[in-house]
Parts: sequence; structure tokens; C-alpha cells
Amino acid sequence: MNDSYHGGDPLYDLRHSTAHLMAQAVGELYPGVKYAIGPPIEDGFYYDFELPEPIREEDLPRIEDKMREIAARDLPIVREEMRRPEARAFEERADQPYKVALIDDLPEGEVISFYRQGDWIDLCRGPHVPSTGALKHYKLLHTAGAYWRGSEKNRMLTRVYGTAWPSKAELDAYLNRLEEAKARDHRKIGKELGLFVFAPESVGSGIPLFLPKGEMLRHVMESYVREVQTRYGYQHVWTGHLVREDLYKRSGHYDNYADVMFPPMRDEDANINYRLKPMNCPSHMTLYNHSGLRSYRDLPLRFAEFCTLYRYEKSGELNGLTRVRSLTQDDCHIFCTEDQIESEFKLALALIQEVLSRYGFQDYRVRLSLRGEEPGGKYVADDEKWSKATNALRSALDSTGVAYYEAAGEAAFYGPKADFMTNDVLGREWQISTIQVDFIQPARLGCKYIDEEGKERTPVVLHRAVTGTTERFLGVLIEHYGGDFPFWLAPQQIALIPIADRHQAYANEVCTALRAAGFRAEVDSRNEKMAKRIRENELQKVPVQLILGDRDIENGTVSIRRRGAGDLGAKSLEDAIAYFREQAAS
RNA sequence: GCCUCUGUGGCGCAGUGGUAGCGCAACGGUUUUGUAAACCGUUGGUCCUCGGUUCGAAUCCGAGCGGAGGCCCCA
Repeated sequence: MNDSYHGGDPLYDLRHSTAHLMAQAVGELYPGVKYAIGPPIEDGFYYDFELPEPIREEDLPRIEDKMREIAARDLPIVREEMRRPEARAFEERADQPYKVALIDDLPEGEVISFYRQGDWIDLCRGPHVPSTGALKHYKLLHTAGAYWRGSEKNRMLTRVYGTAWPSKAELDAYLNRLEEAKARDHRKIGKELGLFVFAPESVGSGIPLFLPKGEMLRHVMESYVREVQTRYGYQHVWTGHLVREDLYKRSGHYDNYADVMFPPMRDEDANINYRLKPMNCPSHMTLYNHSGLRSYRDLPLRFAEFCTLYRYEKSGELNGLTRVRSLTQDDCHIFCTEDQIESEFKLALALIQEVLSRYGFQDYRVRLSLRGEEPGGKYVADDEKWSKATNALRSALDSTGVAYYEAAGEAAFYGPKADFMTNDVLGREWQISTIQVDFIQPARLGCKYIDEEGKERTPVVLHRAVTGTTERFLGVLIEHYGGDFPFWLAPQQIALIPIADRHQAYANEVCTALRAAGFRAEVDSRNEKMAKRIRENELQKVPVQLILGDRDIENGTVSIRRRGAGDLGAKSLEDAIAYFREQAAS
């Protein structure tokens, strides 16, 4: 939800009214405050203020106390209406420049509504709860800076976020959910499980350094997607990390993407600038162009690549693994005819569905991102091609019956796209997969194929990523699983615990057999009590532990402890391997 | 980049003006163990950096760098 919210949902009305309550409290505590906007949002609300002095996090309880005091007055919340000139004059007298600006922006119409509670009044479309006494279960969460009207050219205001719920139980449940999310933070778990580190040496920490277990996760994830892609008829290619800058001038990226490219590297002798590759598309199209003349019989042609790209993200944008400067896309470019767009889209959809389901993401929604209203701007102008591409996507989505919604102004400069949003176990939404139609770049870079009538034509390109980037997806996965990865994905699948030194040789022997069978196993031979090693391997979330002692040597067995299920008892090595194969498949 | 907050041994933390402490880890030793923490001992910190205030700074102030939450962006 955003400030385009028009009311009607009781939960949102409650949050909207709580935002007003907070604004009134802030007004009483900070005379001279200027109010901007205060909408309800997913799970809560915020209000933007311009303040004579900053609000700090430790001031929030004081504001909450004042809110409770105002709520206890049980002030009726009353709608009032003014004609536009009176409303404008009213806010000018009140020295509320942001409200004046909002009024000037409202669509033509004579009547403008305000909501009053006691002696406090705010420009607002409403609706609201009947009285401040109805507001009981809320909490202010944190403060943040936010630009007026969301533009970095404007003044930065102080935004206070809060949450509000109809009952104490729901409020507590929500606060618990926040705590749980904090405990699952991938940066925290990544450190605890020894997956990756951020070193100050790695340029503003936009470059994660992966430890052996983290690299194993990357490897397993990439191998899996590679296997699926091969099965779906994709071909994997490799185009490296450096690209001549003139390619990006021809593709259009130089004009549209320059701010996220690292500065050029210069070859003075040859008078050539090179760039670290920020995207694969132009490279794949170059590969297409220089690997023989293509006919319609060669299409669709699907070039996939796992390559690390480099983007010069602003320092304040960096965030753990979910926003980095070196990112590895599971990228693919599908060269096809216009007639093949729909079937290729469906094939990609099936692939995405299979992969997301393997990772335990049950359902997803699609956001169809289209060109904005205004012609020109960042979008390459060619109305016919835009509408053709847009219709192809709509048609493919309609025929597959996937739920989707449209977002104007969110498209890439070269065409519309479909982004796949999914929710993790905590209900948070993530954008992962994407499919983008491109009628522009193939033409710019001179991609051709010969059609049935022997004529040269320009192929359509679908840009497609399944997991998006390995880094971000891993971050999402860590939080999704809380670090407790399924057996097939776990960087270490099996820990072998020899009870005493004399069991060491047997443990090594079993470990060798398990590795030969394709499992990721390690012997924990530290001189610690068995129970301590079990505890630590549990905390490291190793899915299976094999306890090996005198009884096992005597009977030729292994004693299996499965994380989550406990002691499964002794099995022969063959039975154990069969059990692990079963675990790896599920 | 912008706003607010923040920075103490490998990790998690305590210490608010009188030149640093705890737990875990690491290391040495004892122990040889059957399903979530054996015992004893020992290392290890120019308290992010630079500058200032002060007789004296981990502690106060300023700048820089890093981190967190947001904003603008975005895979």
C-alpha cells in the first residue's frame, strides 16, 4: 500500500488513524512541526515530518506515551469539508507548506476533506475510525530519513514507522514475527554457519567473500539450475568479465546504465576502453552474431550463463547478500521469432515453477511491468513494438492462468517484463525470477535470422533469470530456511562422530565410502566429548550425524541421527546410503 | 549519495573522564567418552582511524572509514 490508498479496509483505516494519532502527539511534543504525508502501509503506517529538531529512536516511547494520553481523551474523529481556496488558505495560515503543495496537487473539485480530533486537524481523504479511543494496540518501531515526494532533489524529512493491530494478540504476534526475522537475518546466519564474510578491504563491503561452505552452497545451487536448464533445452555459454565499451554504446546501455557501470579501464595503445560487464545481454547477442548465420530452423536458441557481473551501486544501497557490487546472474537470452514468444514464455514459466518449488517456495505472483504513461523518457520509443511485446506477455500470462498485476512505469528501457514475486516462510515478499521481452537490443546490435521465405529478420530476445542472482537468492534462501537447509542443498550433509579415538579409522573408512557415493561428509575428530560434538553439529545445522562406536564396528553399522527427527538407530552402510539418496531426492 | 543510529580481543557482550574485563573460540595439558556444552591452565585488545578538549579520553567534540534501519535506486 502507498499514499494512493483510498480507504475502506478496516485494518488500513485503523493504521491510518493511528498515523494521525502519532502526528497529533508529535505536534504536541514538537511545536512548529510541519506535516507531510502519513499513509497506512503493509503491517503498519508511517508519517513524514519536518521537525525543528530530529526525533531519535529513544524519543519514541515518549511519543507513544503522548499517543496513549490522547487516545484516552477518546476524541471523536470528525470529517470536515472546505472549499479548495479556503482549504489552501487554512493550511497557509497554519504554516503547513507540504499540505499546501498536496492541495495544489489534488484533482479539480470543489470540496476538500479534513479530519479533526480535538483541536488537531489534518488534510485527509479518510476514512478513519470513529474516535481516538478505538486506537489501543500499536507500537512505534523506528525512524528513518525520507525525501519529500520520494525525490532525492527534495528536502529529507523524518519518517516515523509504526505498527497497529486490532488486538493485543495480533500486535504481539507481529512483534514476534519481527524478532524471528531478525534471528533469521542472513548476515547473522552467514557468520554463524561460516558461509561468507564481508571484509573492509572489499570496497565498501559490496563484495562478499565466500568461505568453503558458502561456496559449496553456490556450487550446488548453480549445478542444480544448470541441470534443469540443460533438461529444458538451454545451452550454456561463457563470455567473460571484460567488454569493450563501444558495445554498450551500440546496445543503448551506455546511455541508460552508465551510472551503475564501474569506470572504464583504458588501453592507451589500442585506444580502447573496457568495462567490467554489468549485464550479459550485449555479449550474448555478439556471440549470436558471430557464430554463423542463423535460420528460423535454429530458433529458439537459448544461451545461458552463470557469470559474475559488476555494478557500481551507491554505498547506501548495499545490503548483505541482497544488494552487492559483484553479482552472479543465472542469466539466459532466448533468441526466437515473434510467434515463439508465447511458447517460450510458457517454457520459462514451467522451468521457474519447477525450480521455485524445489526450493520450497510454494506460490508466486507475477508483476507485469509496463512502460509509463509519458512517451519518451528512459524508454526507447517505438510504440508498435512496445504494444506488440506487451500483448505477447499478457497473452502468455492469460493462457497459463498465473495471477498477475500490471505496474506502469516499471519496465526496462528496452521492453516490458514479468517479475516473479514469492513469499518466504515469514510471509515477506521477494522478487526472484524475471522474464523480459526485448524488441530493441537485437535490432540495435544487428541480430538476424533467415525466415522461411529466405528474408532477413530480427529475432526477438527474451531475457530470463530463474533465481535472479546467486548472491541475493542465497540470502533469501538462508532466511527462508533459517540456515536449516534441506539435505540436498546443505553444504555439509553428514557429520561423522567417532565416539573415541579407537573409532577414528572406522569413521574415516565410512566417510570415504560416503564421499564415493557422492555425499558431502566430514569426520569430526576433535578431542571433545561426543555430546559436545553432536551439539555443535546440530548448531551448525548439519542434516545428518553418524555416531560411530564399538557396537557399530562390531556389527558393521552406522548410527544415524537425523536433524529434526533425532536418533534413527543403527543401519548397515548400504541401507544408510539408500536412506541418504532418498533424503537428497526430497 | 542522503537522513538517523552505531563501531571495545576471532565471535557475542560489560565497562560514561583516572591508561580495559566476562563468556565462547583458539592454544597447552588431563580425559577416551553411545545421542545437545568434561576439567585445569595459557595466549590474545595502540577500545575503527586521524585531529581536538582535558592534568588525564574507550568514555566528551569534529572529520574520515566501516556497519545498521530507511529514502532514492535495484537482481
